[in-house]
Parts: sequence; structure tokens; C-alpha cells
Amino acid sequence: MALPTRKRDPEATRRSLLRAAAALFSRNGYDGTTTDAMATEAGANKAMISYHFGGKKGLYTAVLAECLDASDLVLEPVRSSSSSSDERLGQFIELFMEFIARHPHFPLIVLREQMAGGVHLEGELQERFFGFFRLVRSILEDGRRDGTFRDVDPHAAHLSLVGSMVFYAATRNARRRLSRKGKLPAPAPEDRAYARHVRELFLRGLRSELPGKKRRGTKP
Amino acid sequence: MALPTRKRDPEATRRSLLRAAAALFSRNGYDGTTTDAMATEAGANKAMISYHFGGKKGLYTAVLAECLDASDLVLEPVRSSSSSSDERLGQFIELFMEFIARHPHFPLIVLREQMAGGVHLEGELQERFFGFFRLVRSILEDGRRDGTFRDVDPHAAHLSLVGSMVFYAATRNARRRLSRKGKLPAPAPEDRAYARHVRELFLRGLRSELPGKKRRGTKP
DNA sequence: GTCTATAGGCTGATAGAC
DNA sequence: GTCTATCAGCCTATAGAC
Repeated sequence: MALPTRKRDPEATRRSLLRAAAALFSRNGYDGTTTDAMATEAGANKAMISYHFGGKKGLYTAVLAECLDASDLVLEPVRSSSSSSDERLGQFIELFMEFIARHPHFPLIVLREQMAGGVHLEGELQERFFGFFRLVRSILEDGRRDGTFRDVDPHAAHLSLVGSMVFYAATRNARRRLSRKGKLPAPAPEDRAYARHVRELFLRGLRSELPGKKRRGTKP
Repeated sequence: MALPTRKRDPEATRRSLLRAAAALFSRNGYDGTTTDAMATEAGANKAMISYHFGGKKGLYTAVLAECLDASDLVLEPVRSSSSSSDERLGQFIELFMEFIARHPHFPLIVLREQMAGGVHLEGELQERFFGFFRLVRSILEDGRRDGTFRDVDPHAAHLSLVGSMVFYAATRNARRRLSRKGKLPAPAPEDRAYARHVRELFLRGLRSELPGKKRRGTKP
């Protein structure tokens, strides 16, 4: 597995381990992933996990922090955008889906954390999480003020929006597997097609029905 | 833990183990759950797992089968319903949320399976899964034929619909925990409120915009 | 059917050579 | 920084008493 190239660069070892860890943690969970498997997948030695990360737990935490860094980075354009609220919502969806495509394991790792009750997400990490929600809420509230969106519970809207995308990412492994075996009852949507679906769904589902409001099509 | 009552009934032992297993598997995953923890939680002896289920794996499979049985049962009314397509979609959402409320661990267990690639779901079990999708698709296709719904990819619609509800269930543990600590940035929606949100969202997001179509309100 | 005691396997960590 | 060899701890499964 991993790169066929020999590497003696310590930084490369670190990165390999992070990559392998993300892939394995996302698929098999913390307890389902052995240090042996990660080292093998990374083409590194088991002992390097302790050396570079202080042990399995340290490596896990490093992966978790990397997830949050990456998501912050990807969503930055939406935060600093001054577009209309519906455009910003669309932008959020596109970028979130792009994030999923670029880092397929991250949503799963974070989702697993939530399922476990978020016990490993202490203080700062958990707080950075709320950034997601606050961003969505601010978009929804802007849209409500200017008559674009109807009045919905921001928490509920956030859960349904992020949920529809995270679930897509979470079930991708199984979808791929079944697709290869030709056992899917219907063709699976591509990333971009699904992004469009979600955007259409939420722009229509959330928009205000004020009669005087311009109701321009949401198709690009 | 478990029931304070002494029980010598073998069937009671079986059920206790199933309950405990569902709770622990859902929160900590297969590898994160020890037979010891399940036995303790069930107030039973570790060896009973092998006796009644042939081992940890057997118990897990039994829980998985129980999940599918329960979901089939809950959704039966939608399958045999002859209501209009939008009413059946609403009914599906209500019943799915009711299912989540009644069996909070099941969605998480099944979701974990999907994240792992669905490796443990062989033949019949995986096939029963598709029942969900087929049901949603048939509702959507009915609605499209009679002009209620617009033309959407059924697979994408299914993922977003089920995803928004499963994600709600999957993050409930973390939400509860944060809520208790008063650390949630916004109040969490209740089950019924969330069900209403999802119904509104999808009925609006999926409905056709044919001008001649009656566009009655979706509020009850 | 239930329990105790124990066997046997696997896992994460590290000491110490290079 | 990297690797090999090794160890202690935990986990599942089961034999056998009741």
C-alpha cells in the first residue's frame, strides 16, 4: 500500500501516518483500527506512531485537529462572502461537498465522534465545531430578514442540511461496494449532481413564499 | 444497571443482552464494545453471550436483524397506504422519526455498518435494506406522475431525506451531553418539531411548480 | 441455564541496537 | 529517526461445576 517510493524524510513519515490513520479510523473507527494496520498502510514502522504522535491516541487527536483545520479553510470563502443569502447558502453547499470530495474520511471521523457522544472533543475542538452551525444560522437569519427565506428553526435547518451531506459521505463506501457488485437498485448520484440536488432542495424548501418577492429560478 | 429485578427466565436474559448490546454497539461500535460491558449492562453473565448467541458476532448479527425487523414493522402503514403521494411522504417522515424515538440505537448501528462499507450485511440483510429506498422511490414516482412532485433523482432524494433524519439521530448523544452542560449555541429541536421541519422542508423542496396545480398549504 | 476459572490470541507500547 | 524483539494487559471463548 501507500507510496512505492522509499522515504527517509521524517515529515513524510508523519504525513503518511496521518493519511493512513484518517483512512482507517474513518472506515473502522478508533477501536477497530490497529497501530499495526496504520503503520503498514503508511509504509512506516509501528514504533513511529509513538515517536511522532506519542501513541495511538495522540495520532487520533492529530487527525481530528486536521479535520477541523481543513474544514475551516474550505469554508472561509463563505464566511467572508458578501453575496445574497441564497447565493451564500448555495456556496456553503458547494464548498461542503467539495470538502467531502477532497477529504472523504473527515466527515466520517467527526460523525463517529458525535455518535460516541463527543467525548474526545474537549473545549476548543468542540467550540470550533459550532462554527459550522453559526455560519449556517447567520446565512438563514440574513435571508429571513431580507425576505428570501421563511422562518425556520436554525438548529433544525442546520441538522437537516449538514445531515443530508454527511450521510451522503458516510454511505459512500457501501454505495461504491454495492455499485461494483452491480447490486444497487438505482444508479448512485455523482458528487456534483448530489450537490445540485441538495442546493435545489434547500433553496426551494427554505425560501419564503411572500407573494411580492421575485421568485427567480434557482437553476444556474 | 439494567433491571433491578432478579430474573431466571432465559428469554429475559436473551432480551436483556439484546437491549444492552444495541445500546453499547450504537455508542461505541463493534470493536469498542466488550462482551464484559454488555453482560454487566444486561445484568447477565458473560458466558451467556456464547450460550444464547454463539458469541459476540452472533449477538451483533441478532441486533442487526432486530433493527431491520423493527423498521419493517414501523413502516408497514406507509407501504399499504393508499393516500396521496404527499401525504404518504409526510407519513414516511413521521413514522421514521417515531422509529428513531422508539429505537434510538438502531439508526446508529446501521449507519456504522454503512460507514464500514456494509461488509457484515450479506445477502438477505442488505436486500431488506433496499426496501427503504424502494418505498421512498415509489412515493416520489407516484407524486411525479400525478404532478405533485417535480422530477428529481430518486436516489439523491432518498439520501437527503433519510440522511437528514439519521444524522439527527446520530448526533443526539452529543447534543444531549452538550445541552446538559449548557454549552449548546442554540436550543436543540424536539423529535416532533424536527419531524415537522423535515416534512415541511421536503414537501416544499420536492413539490412541482406546475402553475395549474393546487398548492395547498402543508401545515396541518 | 447459569456461573467461575482459565486458556489463548491479539494489541499497544517501548527498550535498545543501528 | 528508524527498526526489531519483546512484554504486559486486555479480550473472547470455553470447559466444567452447579
